[in-house]
Amino acid sequence: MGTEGLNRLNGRGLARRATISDVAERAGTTKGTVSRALNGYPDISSMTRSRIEKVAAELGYSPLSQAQSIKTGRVRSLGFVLQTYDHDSHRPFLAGFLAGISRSANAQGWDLTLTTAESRQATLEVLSRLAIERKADGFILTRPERDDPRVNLLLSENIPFVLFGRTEEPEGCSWYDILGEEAMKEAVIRLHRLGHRRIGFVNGGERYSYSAYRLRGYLDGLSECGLEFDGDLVAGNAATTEQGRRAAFDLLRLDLPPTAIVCAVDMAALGLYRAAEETGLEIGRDISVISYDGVPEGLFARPSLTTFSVDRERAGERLATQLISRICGADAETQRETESAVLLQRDSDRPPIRSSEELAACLGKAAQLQPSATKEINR
Amino acid sequence: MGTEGLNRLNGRGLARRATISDVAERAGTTKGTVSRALNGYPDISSMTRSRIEKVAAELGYSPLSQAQSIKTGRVRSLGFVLQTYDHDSHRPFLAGFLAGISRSANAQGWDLTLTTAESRQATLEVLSRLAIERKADGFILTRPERDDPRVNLLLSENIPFVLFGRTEEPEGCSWYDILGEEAMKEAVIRLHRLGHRRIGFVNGGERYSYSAYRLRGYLDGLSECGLEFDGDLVAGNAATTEQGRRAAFDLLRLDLPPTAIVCAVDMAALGLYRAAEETGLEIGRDISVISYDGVPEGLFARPSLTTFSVDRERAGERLATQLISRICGADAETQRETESAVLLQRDSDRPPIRSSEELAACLGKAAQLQPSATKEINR
DNA sequence: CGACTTGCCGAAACCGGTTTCGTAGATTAG
DNA sequence: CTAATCTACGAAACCGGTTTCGGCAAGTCG
Repeated sequence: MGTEGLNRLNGRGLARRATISDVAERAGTTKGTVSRALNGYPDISSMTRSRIEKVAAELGYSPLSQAQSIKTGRVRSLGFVLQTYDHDSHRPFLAGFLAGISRSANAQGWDLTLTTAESRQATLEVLSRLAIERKADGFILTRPERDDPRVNLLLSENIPFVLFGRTEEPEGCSWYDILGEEAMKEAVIRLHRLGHRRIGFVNGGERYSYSAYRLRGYLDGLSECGLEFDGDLVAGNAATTEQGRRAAFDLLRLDLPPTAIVCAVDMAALGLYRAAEETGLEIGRDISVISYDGVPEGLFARPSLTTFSVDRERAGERLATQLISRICGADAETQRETESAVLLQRDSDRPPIRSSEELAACLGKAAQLQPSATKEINR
Repeated sequence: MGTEGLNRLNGRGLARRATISDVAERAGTTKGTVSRALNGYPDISSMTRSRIEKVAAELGYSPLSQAQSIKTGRVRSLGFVLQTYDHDSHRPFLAGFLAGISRSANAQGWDLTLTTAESRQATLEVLSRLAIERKADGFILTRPERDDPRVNLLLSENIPFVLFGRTEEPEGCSWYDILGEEAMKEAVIRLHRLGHRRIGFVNGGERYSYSAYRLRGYLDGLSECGLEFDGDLVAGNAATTEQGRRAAFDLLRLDLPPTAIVCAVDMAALGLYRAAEETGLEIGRDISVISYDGVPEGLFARPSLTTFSVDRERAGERLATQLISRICGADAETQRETESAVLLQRDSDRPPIRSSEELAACLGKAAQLQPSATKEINR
């Protein structure tokens, strides 16, 4: 029946899609042939193929991915699970990251499906549910943990995934990552060059694999500068402002406190700002800080936070591209990339005005060096 | 053929889903009957229905939404378009918002599909593309504009949508919104109570409908306090830090500058912090600020920013629920909700230490009251 | 020149659902 | 007790695609 196919209206008022049958009819052939022609099967003559392609273009035909999926099992959709139980430092990083994923996916005709999980266990369930219900063909996982259960699950189920971050056990894993170790090392060198000799380190969440890399970078920096390692100068597991605040107190309480601190995570560095406020120290003068992440909050803190910034949008873009490749059959090993963080030189790192001893004396006079009991951080 | 159906493995290594045929077979009936039973058709005996439900539960059967969609035209998926061309103030608000949408949608068995658009035009194209390709059954739109082209498009195509924000032309529109006007009014009253008599207003993006509401709230606040309206005290169209900074300079340059400013948007308020820094004013002493949004940056600025906070996660949750209702047939008029913002009392609003005249004198001695040429804001 | 490939495509089955249609058997009306 | 009406379900078509299978026509080979 010679209907136009193009822009006809259906009951909903929506322009009707052209279907594969419309194309077949107009091209004077059958659905099967159209499908094979458009999907690059070899047993279609080039003449027929180009005729079908022309008609398809005229009609603005593009296959309905859900119709395809019921036979092929693929939806052309990437999955991302928002882990709402995760600590805050997740948040600022999300918007740009998702934008990057989505943009890159869209450009290749793919989509992004977002879901939430409220607990570690729920994350695993959601991942398999999405895969079984065919809502996503593969997943982007952020911040891998040491021996990450998500990775184990997806590997064992043979579901494609890519990581924002590296793993110790690289078998079957693809990733995009920023070289945090390199940044931490540079931070130490930079502070040393400014004149600091006692440089502390506040590491991020210890369950995450990134913290191993960043610690290693800090150590490398020390040895590069000929500074001796002092375990007292290292605090760990600080991924939130409050944890950073407590870690800072731990370091300031030392007999020989650091005159500069490298932070693995911006939110923790901002906790250090709190601690400084409470003990009367001025960041950038009494104590210097260089951190990592590039969260927007650091831009409005005073003094503004010197930090290594990661371009999350780009990360999202790269990861989406990698994941699509993997879903289409690329080997895990071929999809691995790392890049460097970019230093945002701001105002929290300056030459020391006091030695560690003098700083200790200063702090001695100051109020008690215990963080006030879990203080509500609302200002 | 008496296969278990449950947890069998397919080639991919993935636990095979139970299909409707599995259920039918095990229940000793046909696909059609199972479908009708599970979808609540009236012509199924309660005995048969409960038997089928039991079998379905045993097998963990849930219908494949893409298979359903090819006949029903519905995917059980909500659409959201990330407008990457939008100004910054979009960003901080996104993460929680998406989490809210997604959580609420998931809880009801729906999903969230995310896409990006790089321009106004692209947004419109993406909306119709997603609808035509059946990637989404409806959309959540943020920050409606006066005479919003997205709204016009979706209305004319008869595609369900809900707004985060209200419109002047409510016909066919559903929304969830925070009463910005109420917050602005309260802000004025609060500043008046602190002793301020010249209270300025920096409005947000003028193309957005929210700015009309917020201006109205400011005016209401003035008249409630018996303060006279002075057009000089109102600056507008400031949605970013840089725009806020310029707006602040405009107000500070007045012969009788405000001793307090109400900002419609946090990011603009943070621009005011810049301006204060540049002119040597101290926020919270020389000039007070109350703002609106509750972005995390305000928490780390010094003094911390007093602001009306909107719970974006809740907004997302409500909007998802509303949209699902609309898709399922609810009238637009039945899906409208508004709530109040919550004041975060922090440190940027205090009693004035100087009159407007004294402040002007102060500022006169200060540096030039022109914002330095578009300054790169990186610290 | 007949048998065997090969290239190309139509026909039809299939994927996992929904929906229409028709009818056997039970129920009610006459 | 028969006729008309319901009730509840099976059978089959359908949705928009993909994929298998088989066969026709042209080309190759002995």
